[in-house]
Amino acid sequence: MKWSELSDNWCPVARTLSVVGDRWTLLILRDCYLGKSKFEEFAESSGMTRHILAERLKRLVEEGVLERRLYSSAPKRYDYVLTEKGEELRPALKIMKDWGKKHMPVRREAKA
Amino acid sequence: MKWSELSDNWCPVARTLSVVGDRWTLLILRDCYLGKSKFEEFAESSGMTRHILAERLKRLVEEGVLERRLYSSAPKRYDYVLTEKGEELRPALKIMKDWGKKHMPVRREAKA
DNA sequence: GCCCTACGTTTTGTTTTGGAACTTATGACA
DNA sequence: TGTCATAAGTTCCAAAACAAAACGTAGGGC
Repeated sequence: MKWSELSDNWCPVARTLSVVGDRWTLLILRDCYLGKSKFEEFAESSGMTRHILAERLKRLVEEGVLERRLYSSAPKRYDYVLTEKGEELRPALKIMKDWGKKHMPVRREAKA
Repeated sequence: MKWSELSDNWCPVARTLSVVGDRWTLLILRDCYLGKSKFEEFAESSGMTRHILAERLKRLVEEGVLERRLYSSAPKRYDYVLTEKGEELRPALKIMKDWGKKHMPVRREAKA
């Protein structure tokens, strides 16, 4: 089964995953919850490539999880802010954070 | 940044995602919470290929999220059951389920 | 003019995934 | 005894996704 086919799955978990079901997308959300909103901030913080970042942001905007916002008109600059829909996933990330703290201790030196 | 490098990230969310941060892994967990435990059950329910399923199960066992259990000695058959560590992610899936119900209505006929 | 910032896009090569057939060990049936 | 069914994987190849790094664009500051 492919990525895209998941969006019409009978299971609501699967449909959710069709939007946020990958590592990078969830890291973007994490950054949003930490107050980040800019392309460069996401790129640096998460360590993902700009290629993938651009694609995921586009998808999150299409799905109404983030909103693309003009924050400077000359030169034109856009950033990304959470919608109410996006805010409602925050508790899921909170659980993952607590789980990581409890069950996934850092073994070597952190990088990013 | 690569998959594997995430496991030593400074961020506990990232470390959690290094284990469960992909679509298929989370669908396996969903099935576990629904009471499934067998290879064939996961394969049929989620629609993922057996190839990927085998790999993800192996990883979940290595990480202590699932336990591989001999449930028949002749012929030898193993299934997979949640550990306490695995149980503790259940609330995150619950949030995704509710979010999917609210924000991701089914548009076409469901398949699996 | 020339370098800097910041949001992307393009390109090229590697890695991961999808799909489908195959394997192994045993039980059930005739 | 042979044949079929079951269940947990493994193997193979082509297709899709990804990583890394350079490039594009539209201004601003000096």
